[in-house]
Amino acid sequence: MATHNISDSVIRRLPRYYRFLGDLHNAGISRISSRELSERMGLTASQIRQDLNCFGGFGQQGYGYNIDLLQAEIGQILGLDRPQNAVLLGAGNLGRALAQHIDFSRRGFHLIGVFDRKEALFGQVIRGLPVRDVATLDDFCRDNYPSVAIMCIPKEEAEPMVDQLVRLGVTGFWNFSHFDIAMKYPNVSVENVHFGDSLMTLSYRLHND
Amino acid sequence: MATHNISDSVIRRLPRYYRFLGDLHNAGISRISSRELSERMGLTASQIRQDLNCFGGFGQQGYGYNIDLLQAEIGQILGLDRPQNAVLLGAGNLGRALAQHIDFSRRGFHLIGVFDRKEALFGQVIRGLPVRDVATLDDFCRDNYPSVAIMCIPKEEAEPMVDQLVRLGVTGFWNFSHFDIAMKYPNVSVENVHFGDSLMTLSYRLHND
DNA sequence: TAGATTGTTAATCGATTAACAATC
DNA sequence: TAGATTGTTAATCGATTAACAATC
Repeated sequence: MATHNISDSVIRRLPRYYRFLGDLHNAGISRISSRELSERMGLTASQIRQDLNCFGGFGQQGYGYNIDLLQAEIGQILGLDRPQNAVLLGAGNLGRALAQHIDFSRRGFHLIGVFDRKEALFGQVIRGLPVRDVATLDDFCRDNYPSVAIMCIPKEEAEPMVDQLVRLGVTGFWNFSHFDIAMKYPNVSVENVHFGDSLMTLSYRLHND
Repeated sequence: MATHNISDSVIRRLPRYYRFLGDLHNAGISRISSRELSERMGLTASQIRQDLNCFGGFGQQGYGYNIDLLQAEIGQILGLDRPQNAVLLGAGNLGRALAQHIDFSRRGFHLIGVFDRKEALFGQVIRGLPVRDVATLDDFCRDNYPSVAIMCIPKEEAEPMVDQLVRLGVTGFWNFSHFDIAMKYPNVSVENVHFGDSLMTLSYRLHND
């Protein structure tokens, strides 16, 4: 599937295009020009055309873009049509909230297992999945081969856990812990979500904008 | 406080410097060169020196940087020493998890109120704060003038809520909703956290890296 | 002093914007 | 066909990296 080298900036804009196109679809609109889309999204029309043309010519001169077709294309580019199995490590406040709050299937994932090390949580059901003893992770992975792990455990516990998961074939991490996975495993895909960092950048802007 | 125009790329790296310096401090290390820090963080030494020199010369030739002093400087640059009052809108799974999970005081904020519109939640206590009826938001803000709002409510409910908060003097939003605040209010500070977008970029990379 | 490492200027690289010929 | 709008090349802008003189 790998189109040549698409820059991270472009990739990070794709989900936003996908969302806006979904909204336009819901509003009953069927076609749009790069200029109009740019006004709605606060980008330049040029950038939109450049971005899309990294992947192919989805528009038509004199007409613009067909919204449904373009959204479907972007969905495919993002791989939303080929969902990957994911396990959640850590069923604390954050892990539970993510499991309950995120529509994984619409984002290209299938959540198949939830693990924690606290005995008190074992068997508790979250979004239809029982919390399992992390001691049973090996067996579970050998039977179900998840390719992705969602890390909602403290930094100190993360490193051995990541080692184990990589050994078990996990190639992607959605990382909410502060352990720097990408630094240790440059070949796995890592998407970090660091709430603290995000809040601090807001703090900076509040004081300086 | 406003130093000239610092690029967003630089600002987004500051919290990570702050974290790494904290770790080094905890490891009992007291000084570091840009080269060694660059190796630990996976950056170039040049970039680190450029970044820091946006704000001042914190190092010493032939010696490097004093870790504690540098961390304190970055903390001040981020405004962590001048905490802002924040209210949380939406006490669902996500809102509750954030209230319980985030150490606001160490990130430059003070959480002073939690609001929801569901009667069943009123009075429930989260991290020492009672969930309040969103109908009482006006009065609460007039008495406590929060400057920041954390938006954990659905997109459809967000727009009127944001209007109200801006009217009440809120100038910063930590936005977990899909309503595009920055588009409507270009003059407020907005930090978006879009889990869905984040997950989809991970999906892309899993299929293409 | 000699060695190390910064602060800073200059060079490079990449991303965004502008322009326009191709074409629906 | 004429008008609109794309796809794409060229120009600009900004961010990263390299180099080195200043200096601790």
